Amino acid sequence: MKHHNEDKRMEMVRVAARLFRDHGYQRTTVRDLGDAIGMQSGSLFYHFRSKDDILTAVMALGITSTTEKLEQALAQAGDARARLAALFHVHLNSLLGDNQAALEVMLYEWRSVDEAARPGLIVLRDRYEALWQGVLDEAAAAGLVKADTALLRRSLLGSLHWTVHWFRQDGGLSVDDLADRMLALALDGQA
Amino acid sequence: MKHHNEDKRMEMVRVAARLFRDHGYQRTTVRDLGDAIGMQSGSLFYHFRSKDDILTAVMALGITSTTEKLEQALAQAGDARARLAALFHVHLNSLLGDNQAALEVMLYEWRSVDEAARPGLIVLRDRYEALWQGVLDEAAAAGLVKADTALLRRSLLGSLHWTVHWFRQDGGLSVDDLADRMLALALDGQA
DNA sequence: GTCTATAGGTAGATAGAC
DNA sequence: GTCTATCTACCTATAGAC
Repeated sequence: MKHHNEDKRMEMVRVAARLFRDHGYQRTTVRDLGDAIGMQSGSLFYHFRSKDDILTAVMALGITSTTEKLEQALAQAGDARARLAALFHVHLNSLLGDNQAALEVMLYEWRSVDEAARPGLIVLRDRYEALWQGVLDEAAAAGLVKADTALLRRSLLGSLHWTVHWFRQDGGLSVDDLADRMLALALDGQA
Repeated sequence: MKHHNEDKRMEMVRVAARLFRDHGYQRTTVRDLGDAIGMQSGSLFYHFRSKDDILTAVMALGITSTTEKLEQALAQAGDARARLAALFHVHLNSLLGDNQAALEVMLYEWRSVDEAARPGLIVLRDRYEALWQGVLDEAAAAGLVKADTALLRRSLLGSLHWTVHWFRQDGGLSVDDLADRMLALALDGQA
């Protein structure tokens, strides 16, 4: 049983995610991580082989937790329109919701990832995007969106990712409101 | 007359843009910059006060040159449809075209910019986005796109920015072809 | 498991010769 | 203007005590 260790490790990853998101991977030192976690920098290396290893763990957490949430939401959604809406709501809540820094790190610190760790993360990302592709194909068949779904997937994900650069929680618009309005923009020729 | 100095400085900025785009600002050392430009790292500091100063110059170049190209294209475009198309073509060519690294740096290294330099860059960015907003409002009035143009502007810019993460020149699709297909996705309810 | 202490390396920036 | 040489600071990671 390494249950206790796993919990601690997960907590460390969550703290690291927030620091990496707020200050960037390179600018965040192992001393910063130690301070935020509550231990000396040297002690980190009992739990992780390297700083790079922590970044990989942050990214894996971000993409897998978002994928799991999307799978759950899709299992409950009824028609193609509801499944389409789920894509927007889950993605934006993972990206902009409280304590959801891990997905943002996945999107914007890719260049810092060790080459050896990339293939594994790409598999996780492709699984998430495959969920998107399936729902978009259903929506196109139902006439909700245009038929060029492969490019539409990339366009929509780009639109959603970019929200981290301009959306502010205190602006009077909730994350779910934003999701609805961005969904409305994506619907083709509907009121 | 400091004409000669300006040319040299511009050339250094262009080289720096490519390195910052390819390896990131933090990972690019002043020694890397010196090697690529053809001088010793210490000599850089005759032309720029700091490494941060070089980053600011790269970003200013990226956004101003794109704004100028867009102004020229809009001056020649006839109707609302042509002006809308110009937004996509100019932006993607600045982002993905040969030797156009500066705009990408502007988009993805914002966190590394010195606080004191941000206001000036924000002015430049706002001027560019104001051009976008005007054209989108015209297009909405003509029934080409949906009426929520402020959110549409942010969504479309996000879609276009994201192309740097997946588009490859050698994939058989040209930058202008991509611009046309992304424009088609943005048109509301048209064939 | 976490601490202290530090090794070993590299970063941005400066000084003065030419 | 560019060079050589170097200063000072900081980084990741390790070693060994507890």
